[in-house]
Amino acid sequence: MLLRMSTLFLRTLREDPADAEVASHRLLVRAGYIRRAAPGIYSWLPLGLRVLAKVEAVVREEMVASGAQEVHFPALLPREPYEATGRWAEYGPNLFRLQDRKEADYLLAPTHEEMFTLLVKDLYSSYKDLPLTLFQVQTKYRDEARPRAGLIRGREFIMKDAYSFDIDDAGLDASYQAQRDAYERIFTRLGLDYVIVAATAGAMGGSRSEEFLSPSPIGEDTFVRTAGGYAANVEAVVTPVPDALDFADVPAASVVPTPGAATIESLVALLDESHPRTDGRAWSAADTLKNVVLALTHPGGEREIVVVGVPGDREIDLKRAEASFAPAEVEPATDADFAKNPTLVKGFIGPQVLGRAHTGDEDAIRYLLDPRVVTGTRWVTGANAVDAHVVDLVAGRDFVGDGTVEAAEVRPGDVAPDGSGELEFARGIEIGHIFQLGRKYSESLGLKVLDVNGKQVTVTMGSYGIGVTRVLAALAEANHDDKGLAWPAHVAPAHVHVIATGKDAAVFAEAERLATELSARGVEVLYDDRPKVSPGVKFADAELLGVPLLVVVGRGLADGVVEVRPRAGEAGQVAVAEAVENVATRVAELLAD
RNA sequence: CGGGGUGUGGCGCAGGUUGGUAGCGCGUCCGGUUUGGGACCGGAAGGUCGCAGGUUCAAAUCCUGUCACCCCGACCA
Repeated sequence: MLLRMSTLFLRTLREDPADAEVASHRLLVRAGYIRRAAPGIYSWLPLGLRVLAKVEAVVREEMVASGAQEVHFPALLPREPYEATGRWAEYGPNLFRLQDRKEADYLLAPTHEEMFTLLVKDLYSSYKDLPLTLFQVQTKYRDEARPRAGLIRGREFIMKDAYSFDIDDAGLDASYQAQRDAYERIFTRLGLDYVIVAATAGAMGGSRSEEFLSPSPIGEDTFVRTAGGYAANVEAVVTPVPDALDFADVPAASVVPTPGAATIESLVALLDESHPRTDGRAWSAADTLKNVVLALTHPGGEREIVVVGVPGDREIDLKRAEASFAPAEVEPATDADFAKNPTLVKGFIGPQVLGRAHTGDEDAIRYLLDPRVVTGTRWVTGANAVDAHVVDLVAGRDFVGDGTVEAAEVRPGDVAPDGSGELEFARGIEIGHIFQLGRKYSESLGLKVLDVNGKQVTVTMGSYGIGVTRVLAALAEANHDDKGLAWPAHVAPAHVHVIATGKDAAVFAEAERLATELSARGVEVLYDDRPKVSPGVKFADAELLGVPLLVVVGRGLADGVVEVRPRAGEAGQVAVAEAVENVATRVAELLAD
């Protein structure tokens, strides 16, 4: 392959586009790979399209190698299947909806669970047909509230989505593992660092779920990991449960006046003055039990008030709470909520009057506890009356919750649930997400097959996504410097960038020969044959475009040498006669990694 | 949806308070000189100043409304 810059449809930008912040967005636009067409929607130019095709090719090859078969669904879909699974309503404003001339409802698919499920239902009806894994590479549409960072979060993007169909849990486990293995091979081949983290299933439903994150400071996902190998999305971090404590010596709970102490800080300060601890140490926020009122909105629209008890030194992490209460949406309770629930004395809420288990009242407000609040722990907490708190309130003696909930913030230094050490925080770009859907879609869409006994069984499914365009952006994030892009050889738009400098006809003739011969040997060549373009411009463009190997034909030609220079590395001189062989070998080495 | 910001040739920006011929850099086109790190000289094309209304002899500039886009947050397989 030989691309000539003199005719290539390309215009590089000398300055950063004003609307681009992150490196991948800035550089992909500046280098003429993509152009913005609408907010969160991009057009692909020749060089960008070549990179995209290479990323897709790696994904396809490994999917096929894993045993998956490629299909292709429309991006434009009718409403009915999404009605059947409830997602026409559930997906909300993120779904692009439209109507045809007969005013029938359509949507631009954000994902294709329904279509895959229905297709298999159409054609298969026996356990003998399973297991089966299908995939597609398709454009997806989500009307994101705020598209950002170029390709990282677009409203139109390309996704590889795959679905596995199995007769039982063991089969699902095997299919899941096969896809997980394929993902590892894909990201390894692409030369993209990744971390596999435990994840929450979120709106998709299902049980086991893991995300593949490309570590990057501009990533939207926060994850934690330990030196011992634990890794999880913060939303999915499980709090280790401490052992229960003996409370035989703890005095009975007593109410103390705490005028004006409606916040944890003021409470701690006041107690040190009016009610100092007997063990000599000062009160701390961690001694208090903070009861936070949350409003859940269930999928049916029903609003429920719940109270979550967490150690007073921790905030509620709404994202973690949302993950725990999924599919309900979570928000802090409003003043109106408090007005409707006079039991809740804002600033002085205590567990004595809360919870169905504790009060025996089936209509009571649910009270859920942080996992750290185990039997025997003693707390300072609200006395359910203005300006009063209660001390020595013991969990399991004086109150019980209606269960535990992961809603408290996770902090650096917290201990991992598997005992592998303290948690460190990092950010990452979500490039892949795999999960065991189970029977959510097969049930609602009636995907059943006959088992060996001739009985109907509901198929169990897995779902496996890779954000192809986002992977490309993550690659750009991970492979650039202040001068431009620096692609790994496997995805670069070309293997070699040949530039001719100067005006000497002999230089152009030699560069032309090199480009042609390399191309004939299967090397992908981008050849800067533009006449009357100064060397500085050509070098700058080469660095911006990011082809891994640069071959410069210029002043060295008089001495019988050309310069071979890796995008990031030292230049070396190579004799003209050996240049083709030398470069072809180096390209082969780069591709062999 | 909340907060902040910006809309002026293809791109990046100035001008605006103090209303009076629409400007700069880059890019593009023509001619010439250059050619190893974003060259130079001369000439040229290209703009409803986001949109609508208002004030005025006169509006990019002042007033009112509106739309779009960007950033932070909320939201988000």
